[in-house]
Amino acid sequence: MSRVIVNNIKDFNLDHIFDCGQCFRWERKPDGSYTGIAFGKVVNMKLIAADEVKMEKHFKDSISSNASIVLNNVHFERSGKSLLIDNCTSDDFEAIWRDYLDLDRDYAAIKSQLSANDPVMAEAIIHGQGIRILKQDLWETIVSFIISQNNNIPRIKGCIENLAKTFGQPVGEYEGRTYYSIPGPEVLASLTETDLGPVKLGYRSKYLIETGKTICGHGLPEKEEQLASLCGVGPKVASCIKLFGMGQQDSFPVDVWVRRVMHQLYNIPESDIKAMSTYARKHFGALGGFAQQYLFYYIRENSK
DNA sequence: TCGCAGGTGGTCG
DNA sequence: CGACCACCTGCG
Repeated sequence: MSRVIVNNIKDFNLDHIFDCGQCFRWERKPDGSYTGIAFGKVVNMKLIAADEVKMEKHFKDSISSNASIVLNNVHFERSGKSLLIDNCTSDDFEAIWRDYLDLDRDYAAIKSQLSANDPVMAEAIIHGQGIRILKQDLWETIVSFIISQNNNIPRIKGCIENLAKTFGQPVGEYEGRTYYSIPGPEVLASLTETDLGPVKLGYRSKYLIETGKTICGHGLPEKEEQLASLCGVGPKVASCIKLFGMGQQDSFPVDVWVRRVMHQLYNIPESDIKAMSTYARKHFGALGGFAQQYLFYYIRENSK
């Protein structure tokens, strides 16, 4: 089983990344690592201090063997950490995970820009300093966020796993568990609401079937209008799809949590979604999506 | 029992 | 247009 070690990792925290509401298929392990699936690959990720890599003998051994690869062979820095990706080849890392984890983006610069002249945002950023916006598969993002509407996170996760297990394909195993892909649009288009009953999507079943059919006919959405025309995709879900699945990092999804936090921190009336979008466009601009994630994580953290 | 959870589509005025 | 309101499901 191969493994990749990526050195000099900064502005990166697995809890922040996987618990800021952008993805639903990663599970936290007791050791603080996360196992999950994306783009048809199952991996486990663990972040460790750089000097731990040096000190742990078995890592030394595995690094010197062919089973493991050290990338970005930068000198170990005290400031940076190392990311261990287990069940991953160097080819997979370059083809999938580097981009997925947004590793080539300078988050320090984003944070300092957002913090300037905004002490409230600076405070929020301290709490979610290791957030990264994952670049997820578009189709999966569409399915996930249609399911997410008027729903809670544990149940969203359950629905997605049910859907994958019932109608997806087995794509890999890790520690004895089989992982399944999200069924494609052609699969959903072929199903009836009765077929989807066991998945427990409720009234969202119809949305997924309709969206599957639309995408089979017109292909994946490339523009705002195509996205908005999908069944079950309103303004909020569309913003999430743009941000997490289409690389539009200026997108600023306003959900109940963002409404709460924008009211608390910027004193905007809690019902005025339009005012919040306008505020975000004006003050966060191209960094709207990052700002949204820091605010979201902050308010969620505060209300626990 | 009932409200709520990362909203949306449909139906009014 | 903008303001309601029903809606699957599971949990406290």
